[in-house]
Amino acid sequence: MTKSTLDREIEMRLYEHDVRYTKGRRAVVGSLAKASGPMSAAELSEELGSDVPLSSIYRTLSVLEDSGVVEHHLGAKGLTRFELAEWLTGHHHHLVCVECGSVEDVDIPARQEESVRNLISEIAALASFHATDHALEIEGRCARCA
Amino acid sequence: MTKSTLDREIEMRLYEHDVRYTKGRRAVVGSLAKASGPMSAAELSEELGSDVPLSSIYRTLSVLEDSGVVEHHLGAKGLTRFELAEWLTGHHHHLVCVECGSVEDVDIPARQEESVRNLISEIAALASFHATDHALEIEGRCARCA
DNA sequence: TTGACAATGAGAATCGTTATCATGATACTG
DNA sequence: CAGTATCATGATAACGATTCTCATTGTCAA
Repeated sequence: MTKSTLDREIEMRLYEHDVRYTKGRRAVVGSLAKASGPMSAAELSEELGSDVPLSSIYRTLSVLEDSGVVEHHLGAKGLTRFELAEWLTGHHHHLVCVECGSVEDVDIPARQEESVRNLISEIAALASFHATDHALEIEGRCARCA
Repeated sequence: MTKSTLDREIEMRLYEHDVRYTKGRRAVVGSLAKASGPMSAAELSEELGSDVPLSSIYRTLSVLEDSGVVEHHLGAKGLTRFELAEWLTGHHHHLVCVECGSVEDVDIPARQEESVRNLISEIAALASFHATDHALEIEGRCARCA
């Protein structure tokens, strides 16, 4: 099985940060790459089974985040959900289901993203706030729970 | 000291929900009303001191939320932050400081809010998602931490 | 191989939050 | 206005997600 570009980019990034790309870390990255939205540590643990103990999952996620490979978001019920960083997957937003708590990535058209960006710089300027990023969470019911 | 409109609206709402508007609950509402952004239970506890024990703060917040008087958001470090519901304070968004973790409310011009709303209904339609609400969090550095 | 150091796994510790339960306050009822 | 049902409180225990600790294992470089 030939290594994906994604994998090679991550290898590179970790190498720069003097961090090894071990089996456990690859497993976690693999699960995150397959997912269609951010995953909690518990979800990762369920998927990885006994291959990677929970404590290692947490440590791995923290290491990967320090190296900029993953990012985290805070979801319902105090759960932290992780996903590959945007420089790997592209900028996107989230559809958060208030019913089942699932979170799905959603891309938004460049034109619209542009207008959000403009909006934000206007607001930030008004509040003398130095904006570096933004997150648009759309809450509602997903197709399943509709 | 004459009762504010806000207080009277809350009284009303709690009455409808068969919930008493006790001293402790008034204290919590008072702190939230003064704040310029959502507060965590710990922050409330610090402000209220020994007047309202932490466990009561949590219970109060939960009761107030059930009655629709407060809403909560999830912030950095797994902290839940509470603020008065939007029907009391108006719709607004948040400026989240990645440095100090503070969160400030920010209003956005009606025209812009309109465009965000439009954007969201477009996206939601595409994903067969039934959107009911949205949250735009602007991350960056606040004036203090700039 | 050996030494140095990164990474791991298992469990204990921590921290925010929630539940429990005995006690105190409030509001109906007669 | 005494009795009683119910709600609210405060102290503390319990809980669950996350982080820390530390002894052990794996990896790389000389």
